[in-house]
Amino acid sequence: MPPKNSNSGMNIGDEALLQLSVKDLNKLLKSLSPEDRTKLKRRRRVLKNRGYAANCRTKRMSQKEILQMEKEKLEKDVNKIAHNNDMLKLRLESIKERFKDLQQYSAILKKNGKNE
Amino acid sequence: MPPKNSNSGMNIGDEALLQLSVKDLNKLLKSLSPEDRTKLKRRRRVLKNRGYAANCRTKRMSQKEILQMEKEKLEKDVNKIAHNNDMLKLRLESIKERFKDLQQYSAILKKNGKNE
DNA sequence: GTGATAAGTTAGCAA
DNA sequence: TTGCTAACTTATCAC
Repeated sequence: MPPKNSNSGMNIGDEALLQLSVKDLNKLLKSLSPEDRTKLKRRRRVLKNRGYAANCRTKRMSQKEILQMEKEKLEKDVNKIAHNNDMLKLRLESIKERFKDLQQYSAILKKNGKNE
Repeated sequence: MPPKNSNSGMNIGDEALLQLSVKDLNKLLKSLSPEDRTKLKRRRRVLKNRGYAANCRTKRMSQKEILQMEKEKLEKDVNKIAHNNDMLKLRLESIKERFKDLQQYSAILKKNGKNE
């Protein structure tokens, strides 16, 4: 079993590799063989991509939730306004009724007034 | 370049492999070495999964579109009902006004009636 | 070269 | 076993 590689910077953990600043990364890369350099950069890119993908999923889910919430709010609004509408209709009918009665009443008053 | 494998059924196209009935698939599998058998089954599973994944994405997109359309419809409804509401309010105010006038008018009639 | 996203692969759940 | 979906990988695009 031959020594696989120099292992100077290849045994770094995912988390650490991910958090590494560009500056520190370059420092690390310089100490590696060209092959390991490529390998390490590739690994970092994959890790980054994993994060992006997770981010993308989260975003998709929250957007969907927002849509659902907006929809629910609108449904509530519709109900509220429709109810308001019904109330107005009732009041309108009621006052129409009273108006009609008052019309009849004043017609009688007017007629009586002529008999004087 | 040695002959890679018996190639009796391994050179089947993706589409064909995917469409194969279970019966025909089994028939085909029987003519293969255990190794190729496993390989072919695996390939079919992967192809199937590819389809499932596409299906899943399509479904997700259409669900989102449905949500958006429902939301738009609700927005239109809210506008329509709110407008209706405004109309009712105007009519209510108008009739209230007329009612008040009629009240005053009949009050005068009544008063005049007493002077007879 | 970094972040986002569509498409493909893998793992694992459920019927 | 089949279909679905979350997570991961890869390819590709925009900045």
